[in-house]
Amino acid sequence: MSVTSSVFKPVVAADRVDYPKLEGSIQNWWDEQNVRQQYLRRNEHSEKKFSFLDGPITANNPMGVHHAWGRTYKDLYQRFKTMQGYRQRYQNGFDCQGLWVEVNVEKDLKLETKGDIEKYGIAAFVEKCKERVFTFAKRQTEQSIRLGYWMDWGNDYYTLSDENNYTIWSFLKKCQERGLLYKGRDVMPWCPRCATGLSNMEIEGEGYKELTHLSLYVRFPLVDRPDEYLLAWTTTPWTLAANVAAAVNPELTYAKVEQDGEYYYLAEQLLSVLKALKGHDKGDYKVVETLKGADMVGWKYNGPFDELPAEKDVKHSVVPWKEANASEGTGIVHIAPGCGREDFGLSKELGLDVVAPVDEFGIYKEGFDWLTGKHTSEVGKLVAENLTQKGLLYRPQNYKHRYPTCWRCKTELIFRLVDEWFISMETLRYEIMDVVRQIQWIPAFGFDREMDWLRNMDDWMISKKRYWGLALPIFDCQQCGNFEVIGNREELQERAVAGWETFDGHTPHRPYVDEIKIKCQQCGSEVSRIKDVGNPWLDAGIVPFSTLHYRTNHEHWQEWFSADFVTESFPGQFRNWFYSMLVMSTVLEKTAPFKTLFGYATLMAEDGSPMHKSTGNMVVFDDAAERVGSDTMRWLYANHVPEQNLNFPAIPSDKDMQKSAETGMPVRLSEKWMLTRRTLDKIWNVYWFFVTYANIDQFDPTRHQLPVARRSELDRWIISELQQTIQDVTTGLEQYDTTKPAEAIQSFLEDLSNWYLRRSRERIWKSQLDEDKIGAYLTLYECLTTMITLLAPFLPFLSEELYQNLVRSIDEQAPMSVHLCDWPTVRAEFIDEQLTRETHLVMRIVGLGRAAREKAQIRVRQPLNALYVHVPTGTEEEALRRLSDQVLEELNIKQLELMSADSDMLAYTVRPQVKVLGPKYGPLVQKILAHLKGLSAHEAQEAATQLHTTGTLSFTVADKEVSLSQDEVQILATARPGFVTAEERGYIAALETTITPELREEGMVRDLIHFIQDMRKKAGFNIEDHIGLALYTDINLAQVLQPYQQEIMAETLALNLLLSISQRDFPSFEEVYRERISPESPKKLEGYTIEIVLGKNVRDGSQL
RNA sequence: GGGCUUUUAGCUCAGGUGGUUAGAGCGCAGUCCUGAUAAGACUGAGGUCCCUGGUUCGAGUCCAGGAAGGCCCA
Repeated sequence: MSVTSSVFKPVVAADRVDYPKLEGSIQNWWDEQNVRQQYLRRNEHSEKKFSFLDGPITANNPMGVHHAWGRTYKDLYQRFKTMQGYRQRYQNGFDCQGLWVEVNVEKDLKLETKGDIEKYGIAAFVEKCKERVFTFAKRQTEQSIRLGYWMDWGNDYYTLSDENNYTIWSFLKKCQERGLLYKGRDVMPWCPRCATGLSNMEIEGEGYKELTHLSLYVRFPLVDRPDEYLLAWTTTPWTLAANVAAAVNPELTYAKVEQDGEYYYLAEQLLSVLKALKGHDKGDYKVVETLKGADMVGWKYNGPFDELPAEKDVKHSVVPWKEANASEGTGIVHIAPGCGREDFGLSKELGLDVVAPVDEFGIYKEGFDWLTGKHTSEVGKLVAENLTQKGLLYRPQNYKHRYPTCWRCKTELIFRLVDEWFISMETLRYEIMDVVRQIQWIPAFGFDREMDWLRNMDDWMISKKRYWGLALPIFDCQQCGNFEVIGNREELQERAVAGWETFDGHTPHRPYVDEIKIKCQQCGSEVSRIKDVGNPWLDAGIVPFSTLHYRTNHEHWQEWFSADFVTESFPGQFRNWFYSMLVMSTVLEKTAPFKTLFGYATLMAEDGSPMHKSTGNMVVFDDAAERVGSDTMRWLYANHVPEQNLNFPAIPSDKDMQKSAETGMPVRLSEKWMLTRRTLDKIWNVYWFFVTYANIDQFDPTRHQLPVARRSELDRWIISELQQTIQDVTTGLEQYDTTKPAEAIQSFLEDLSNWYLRRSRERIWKSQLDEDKIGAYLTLYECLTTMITLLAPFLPFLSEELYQNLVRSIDEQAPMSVHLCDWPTVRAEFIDEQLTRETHLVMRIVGLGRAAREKAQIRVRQPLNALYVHVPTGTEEEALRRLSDQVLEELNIKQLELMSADSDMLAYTVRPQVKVLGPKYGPLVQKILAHLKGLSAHEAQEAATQLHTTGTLSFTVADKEVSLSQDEVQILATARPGFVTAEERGYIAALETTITPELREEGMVRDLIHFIQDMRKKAGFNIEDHIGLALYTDINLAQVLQPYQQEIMAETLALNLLLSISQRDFPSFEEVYRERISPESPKKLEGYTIEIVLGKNVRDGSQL
């Protein structure tokens, strides 16, 4: 028989599926059919809505696999909500402005400094920045589509848009109105290459590098104390030229030591430094006296660079500072308020002089004599030499420490006194905290992280002295010191007294916006915009407003604000996107910009190390998609606990890909990837099984119906499990958890393929299409189609492939894509808990039976006569009596006997129920436990009998009469030694191992059938092909096989069977395959020899 | 120095409200089953639940202190 026409498209075996290729063809089909567009419109008239707000992806490079992680969540939840009928916006966002884009454009144009940029022309430079952003936005869109990310592509928001920028202006205006905005003079971390300050959001984490610097121990000669010196230590020699004070901790004990006739002061605890630095040129030292830091305060000393004009008027003295400590250095801290954060703070507190030595490029200004014109990074040694000449250097020493670098260009930062613009957090932080409390944080510790950040957050520095970014709408009057903030384009036009014509027609970016001049409202002078651009987190933080047209369409904004859901990688975002959104939303509306925040951790390389381009362990997204497949990648993400870092397994190498191309086989994945891929393969296997057999039977599910109530117990069980799975997946996703749903699906798949399908084989294998077989097909079909609907948000490609073949190919009325289907609902009436319990009981007993066979070393193909089973409860006994067939069939055993409580195969132990006994008996519990544990096997048996007959177990312990009820102590049956048994918590299976001659023959026949099946496959027959069969053997085996001929033929689809003891008998078919089984061959049939011949084109259908 | 987080089998991780026999997957060793075959089942080896102290009849679980790693902030 051959299949003339298929109901379903025939399916290749799971090991031949090329998933990435399959994904490509499905993508093409989606594109041709405009499926995504239909998906986007599906719920446009729905009452329910789900407001997702996309955190903008930086459009500066191709996206990586770490973006794919986040985008998998974004896509998955939006798809889920779509299937549930929620109206959505599906808007993707691109982050466009900021230094990171500038840095790349500079590289492309080979520009080194800000001077180069200005020579190149700001207008042209800004244009290049825009170009770069659009280029990568396009690229990222293509990549996202490859991931199966369905957004309203083309309707994206860009943070460079006028709307975005002007909405930030209105925010800043509001800040000014509330008095939150100010110009601050402070020492900031500063990148001398980028010539801009960095906000403290920018220098943490990756910014720090382990670096070695020249550190100096310097002698500060004390005034009026001849030959006495303060010993100070610094890791930044260039700052010595700006020294104004030396700080000591007033609480700390300092020592005055004598060495080579000179006296030094330093912290007592750090005297070891002197030893460590001794060297040949220094003599021994001895402590002359000790004193408190407080005693030294006020002492005058001569600064190390008093000869410089800039230091001329500075009076150096010892000042008190709580932060000075004895953890390193000398306990005496060199203070240069123009070059250090804390130093500057101290100077404000104590009214110290401030010397700011370098310009924006880190070059010494006028007034520093020989240092003027030199760069901070080149003067370390020169300073050391100069100090040596002046006799002020005690010792130089190389010092390794963590030092901040520019997070974009890796240049070492310096600290520099600058004018920058800030938003004050003094009172705002508490308002934001109130807003943070309104938000659901997943994981919950996100709340604590954000609160911690808010508690510690300094004022937000929003200005940056660069070119490409938000033009800060601040007009700072140089005449009278008044500053004004412009809130929108119209206001700008109104206030402009010059430059509007030049600006008009351009986006609000540099340089055109710089042309505008306004009139100072206070003094009437003409005022220019400050040249600074904005911190890029302003750009991202405003999107809950700008993307919803807060300024221009308030109603629309109200409809979608606040977002139901946002998700990003949390390390970092607490101080970046989450933070900036919170600040802006608190200022503008005093309310939370999103209701639920879902954060996930960091993606690492396979070995747990950070993924970096430079270390070569970077996985390129496109490679991952093409070598492993998007669905597999998505499944990896969905299965991962989000709050833990994810180690991304290595993908197949170029070599692997080449090999795959040569052999034509799908590329082999690593063991780690297979952990993930196996689920897809299992789904495919079940799918293959269904399609293959349904085609053989010409089974079209639309043409058959059978109420669930009329189906078999097995069918009803798996349908019940399916309902439970729908329930678990739905609940999990509603709580923004993918791991439990993924687990639920996997566990259902195990039940379906390992138990349901195994148990259904016989039903489907039999020839006639009766009600039982129809029930099996329908059940399997329903399980498959429901499961792929549940999987659609997780595995959009695979689920579509299966849907098209399983559903659309036979039902034109069905939605054209699985992604246009409704989310499955639970049919509570199909949940049968008793049946679930009973099926699990059967599985458990079968497991024990297999274990017993293992112990007896009797393979399952060898039939056995009896299995003796004990279960703990009467209900289970009753169930097992009903379900014994399933157990026996699985285990290949003839009969199942229940062992009663008094069976001589059983022994007993007593098991106290501590949870009940504990509260009742208190301290006595441990004694009772000891007593019961000490019972001999015989005593335990008696105790069991006593409890069975009287209902209580009484004994004396610690002079107290104890009487335990059946609730308090459980009797557990165990197997008595001497039988081949397996047991588990009161469940016991014992095997009758006698193999009678009849059983032995049956076993041999089963072996033989198995061998023939194997040969069919080797000979290349299809599953449904009929064959001719000839068996040549000796008289003994022939006699054994004689009665089983019908069975052999039926099982192997043989049309005829020649069983002969003479090779001279020829079969009436064309021989295809021949194999000899003998004691010498790898396959064995006890001691017999038999030659098996398989053939086709059977001439005579009648048997011998 | 402060906040958050982690520490359980060789590896990756589960282990509501405390209950005496701490689990899973992978890996390893062995066996079985198989016309789902890169699959599946079973068995086995493998544990000081990071350490110390406390609360309790009873602590992987609660409390305190400490150690180590990660993230964040000073």
